[in-house]
Amino acid sequence: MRGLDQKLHAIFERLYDAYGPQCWWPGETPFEVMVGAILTQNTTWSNVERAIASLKALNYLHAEAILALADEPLARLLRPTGYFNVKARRLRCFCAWYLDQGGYEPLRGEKTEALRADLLAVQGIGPETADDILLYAFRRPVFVIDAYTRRLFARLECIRGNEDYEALRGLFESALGADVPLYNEFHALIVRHAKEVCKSRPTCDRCCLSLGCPSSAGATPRPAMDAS
DNA sequence: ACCCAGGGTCATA
DNA sequence: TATGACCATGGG
Repeated sequence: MRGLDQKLHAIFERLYDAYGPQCWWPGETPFEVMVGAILTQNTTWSNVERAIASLKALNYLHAEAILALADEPLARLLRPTGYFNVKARRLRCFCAWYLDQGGYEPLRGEKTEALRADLLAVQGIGPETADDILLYAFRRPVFVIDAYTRRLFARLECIRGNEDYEALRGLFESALGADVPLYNEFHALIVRHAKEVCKSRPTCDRCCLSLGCPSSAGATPRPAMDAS
C-alpha cells in the first residue's frame, strides 16, 4: 500500500505536467496578497481584481488608507466582490490589526503557529483565509485546505472527505513535509484543475487525473491512478 | 431563471 | 458537533 505522501506527489506531478507553474499568488506586495485573500472569500478572482484595481487607482491599497475610509465608500469600492458590506468590515478589522501589529516586518518575525492564531483572532479571517495569508504573503509552510481540495482528494480516495479543517491540514502537511514552494504550487494547481474541469462540464470525462470517464478519440488515455 | 464562486459568522438543536 | 441562514455580485 502506497503511502499518502507518494500518492500526493504523484497527483502533484500529474497536475504540474498538465498545467505548468501557476505563479501564485497574483499580487505585487504581501499586503495586496492579504487583501486579496479576504476579498476572494466565496468569490471569483476576476471579481476581486476589479476591486483591487479600484483601490490601487485611488492609492488606497494601504492599511492606513483603508482604515481612514468610512464603511460606505469602502463598500462601494468592494462592490464587485459581493458581500461588500461584510467584506468592508472584515477588511477594516484586518487593517486595524495589521497596523496595531506594526505592519509586515514585525509580523514576519513571529513563529508560524503564533501568527496563525493572531490571524484567526481577526474577525472575518477563518482557517482558509489565514492559511492563504500565511502561505502566500508570509511564505510559511502551511497547506491550504479548500472545498476543491476536499472534493478532489476524497474522490481520489486519499481522504474520507469529512475530516475537519485542522485534521486535513495536518494530514497533508505531515505527508508532504514542510515545503513552501510545493504547497504554493499544489494549492494553485488544485484550483486551476477545478476551473478546468468546470469549463469542460458536462463532458468532464477526461482530465489529467483520469477521474473516471473515457478519453476522447485520438488522445492517449492515461493509466488510472493507483488508489490502493 | 438557475447555479456557483479561491468562506466566515452566528443562531439553533 | 453539526446543520442552516445569511451575506450579494458577476459569469456560465
